[in-house]
Amino acid sequence: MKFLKIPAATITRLSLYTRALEGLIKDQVTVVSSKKLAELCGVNPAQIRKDLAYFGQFGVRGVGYYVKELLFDIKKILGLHREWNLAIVGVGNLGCALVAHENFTKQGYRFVAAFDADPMKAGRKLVTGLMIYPPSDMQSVCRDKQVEMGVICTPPEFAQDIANRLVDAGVKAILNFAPTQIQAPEGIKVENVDFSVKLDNLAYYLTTS
Amino acid sequence: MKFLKIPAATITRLSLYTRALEGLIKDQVTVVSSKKLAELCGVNPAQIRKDLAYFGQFGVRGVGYYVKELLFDIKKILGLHREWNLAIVGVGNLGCALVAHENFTKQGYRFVAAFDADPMKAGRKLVTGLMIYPPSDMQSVCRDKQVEMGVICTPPEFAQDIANRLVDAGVKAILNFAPTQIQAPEGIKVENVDFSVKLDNLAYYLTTS
DNA sequence: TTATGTGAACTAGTTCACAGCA
DNA sequence: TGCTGTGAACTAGTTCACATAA
Repeated sequence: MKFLKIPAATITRLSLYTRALEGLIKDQVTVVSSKKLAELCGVNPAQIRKDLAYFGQFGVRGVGYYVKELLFDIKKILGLHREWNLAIVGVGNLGCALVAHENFTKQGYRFVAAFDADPMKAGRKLVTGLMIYPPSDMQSVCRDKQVEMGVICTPPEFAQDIANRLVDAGVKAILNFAPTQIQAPEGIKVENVDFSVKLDNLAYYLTTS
Repeated sequence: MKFLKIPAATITRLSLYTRALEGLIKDQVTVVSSKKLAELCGVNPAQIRKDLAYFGQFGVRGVGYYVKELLFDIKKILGLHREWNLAIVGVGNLGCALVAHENFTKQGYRFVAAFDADPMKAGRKLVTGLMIYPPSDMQSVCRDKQVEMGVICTPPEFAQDIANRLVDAGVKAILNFAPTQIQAPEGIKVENVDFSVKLDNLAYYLTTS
């Protein structure tokens, strides 16, 4: 079934399922039905079964899913059974907050490099001890530290240039916090974290309803 | 046409269009075709025309759209012709970064209140001068400052409780940065900004491709 | 009996293709 | 002629409903 095209939404939901499952483990729950898990995640039970069906059969009919096993399997699917090396570009307020954010490390994402165009910052270290390099060092540092994902926290006008540099440095996945659309060549995955868009959604909702 | 159910994705794209249009204004461009705008936003031209058609007719056949007018109209649709009062809950690294973030204020979003459960923080002021209150004051402060949107930046285990308090305080829209699914009653809009999910998407991409 | 796994039915969202108008 | 506005065709994604298996 792996050859089927898997909806992007399915991957996003798998990520949600891992959280719910981790919560269940904390509560000592060992078995869960798609119905129960669906409630926790706010989705349809059939949706969960469909999502999982893309990758195999993980449940026991008449019983449900073994929580620990399912969590392990989903993490494996998502590639969360290993650690990932990240680089942050732009260590302003937001960038620093992200590096310090425990949710990254807890999940196996490690910041191994930092970059900033500000000559006052480049050459210094973050509070975490992480060295800040100028963007001109991106290629060598990224290869050296084996950076696999780049996180862009620069002002929007520099985001595209930084993305290009990251791609040149061999980075294949980019998480973009700058409020702008980034163009990247085939084979490079860009995800946008765009809270101004989310706020605009809220504004629209409050305006119409 | 206003009575038609409008896809959530349409609203999100409208937000993207405003950015592109602001860029065009900066570049002194006065007229733009759906084709050109589509290129800038990375979408299909028909998509743009469809999106706009939900709200009326904004273009001139054979010509295109007048940039300034269209931007004004879209902002009006989204409710961005006015300011919005926000409260931040949880002023850790991320919360502070968000309050300081210029992109909010530039777009008409104003933080008018801050809350934190930490007794070391409550009673103090943020660097911006914003007073930090304990969560117990939420109801009175939110009504007093006319808070319309709440931004949750607490650890995930407190997010639901904070959401409940915000709702009790009359807040109808919530932007949730905590990596957990929040339940809210009918009539309350919750948007999630979930970068761990986005990272997991990248991990999946790098793992499979 | 219970809950998974899955084809079929349905729903939503996108793109096409062209009529209509400046 | 050129580009918008929009019904129709298409594509993707979700939910239903039930056969299947513990």
